[in-house]
Amino acid sequence: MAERGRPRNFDKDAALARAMEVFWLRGYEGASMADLTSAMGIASPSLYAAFGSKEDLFRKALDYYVASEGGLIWGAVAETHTAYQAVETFLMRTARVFTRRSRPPGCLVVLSALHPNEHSETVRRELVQRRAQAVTELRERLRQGVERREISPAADLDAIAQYYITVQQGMSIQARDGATRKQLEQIAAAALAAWGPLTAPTARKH
Amino acid sequence: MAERGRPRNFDKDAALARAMEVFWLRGYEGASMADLTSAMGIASPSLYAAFGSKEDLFRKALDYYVASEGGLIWGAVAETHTAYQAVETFLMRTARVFTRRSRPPGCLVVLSALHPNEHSETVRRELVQRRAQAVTELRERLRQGVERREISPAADLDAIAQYYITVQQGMSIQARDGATRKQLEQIAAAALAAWGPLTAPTARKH
DNA sequence: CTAATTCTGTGTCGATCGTTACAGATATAT
DNA sequence: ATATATCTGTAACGATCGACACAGAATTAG
Repeated sequence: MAERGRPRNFDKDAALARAMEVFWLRGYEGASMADLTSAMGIASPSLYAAFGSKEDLFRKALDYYVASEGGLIWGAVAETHTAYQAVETFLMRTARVFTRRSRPPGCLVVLSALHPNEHSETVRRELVQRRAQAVTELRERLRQGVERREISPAADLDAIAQYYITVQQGMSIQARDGATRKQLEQIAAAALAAWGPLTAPTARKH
Repeated sequence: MAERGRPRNFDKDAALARAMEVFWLRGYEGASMADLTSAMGIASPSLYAAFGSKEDLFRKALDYYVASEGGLIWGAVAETHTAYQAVETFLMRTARVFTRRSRPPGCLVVLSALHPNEHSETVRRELVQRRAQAVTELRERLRQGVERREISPAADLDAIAQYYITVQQGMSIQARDGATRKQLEQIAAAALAAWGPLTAPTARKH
């Protein structure tokens, strides 16, 4: 049973996916309505009728991104059997996902709105929260590693989780600067070299 | 002997320092001429007469930033005696410089223009080059460490340098998200935990 | 003094920003 | 068929963008 009135002339999900790519490439402020409507193949009144406003559209594109692109990383992390494999998978998947051809390099959540601005402050705060949530999720995964005796109970899980998230955020910028997949994998491998010292019973100093 | 014509009514260097802070906080695109003239205490024709254009002003602010703020980090790095101390100083100074009160958090070079854009493409490319140069400088410092037998000749200096620069870039985002100095220091310490495995004669796997 | 030069402040340029008024088109409900 | 509802495209809104024309003010050169 269809809705009343003239039916929509475009695929809403497909248009949202296009919008996500524009925000991903250009950032929240950098993506103009002209960019968005052009990529989505619709006129601005259709966009406003379907998605509300630019900010509402970004929020929906963000959810779409977290579900699809984020799932490529965190879905694989969820299938690992040890805490080390979880972090290794997290970083190595990141290296792959950040360097796919015909996708913007780096992460939408990290890059979209880094500067405080009157017009994007609520969006920026949402992204800050999303980034903080990534630390929380990774720390929870590490906590399971402590339970399973893979990580020393003396390890500072907050610091370890924040460290690996920081590396991933740096990888977003490296990807934006044109780093190859191999280079990102080398960065990931270097970051993983800290795992032993960070999780061993007695933290060794240099 | 003074110049001909009406003398300038403001301190050019002080105005440049103000402009630098605005670009630092808001980014290149995010800093409007109204923001800049307001912070610099001058009208836009004075700005154009003294600095050329917004892009020229940014370029001068960038040089100013690299010399002053960048010097706080690299100056201290230059005074270290071992490669490890150099990297340690690099990251620990970063933690301090990125979290000073009444200064924008994070790094201007990293954050100012991450998204490709018609109006900021040349600026963006300049920043990409500056970031690449940081890798080169750090790698050169590591090369000295190899000469002095502090680092194994088998170590991958490109990967190590790019890794530590990546960590610093991630710290820019963490700082923007409100990370404390202590948190950044913990991230730096975690990154330094990889030093042993990365530079030892036989790279150990987990 | 006059002429030449350079800076300052007001005001405004065309372009673009996000957003929406409006009329016509296309569907369902009765 | 008529009424109602929703979407589409054109066209335009006020606000802001970076940049500058212009006239007056302030200095030096001769």
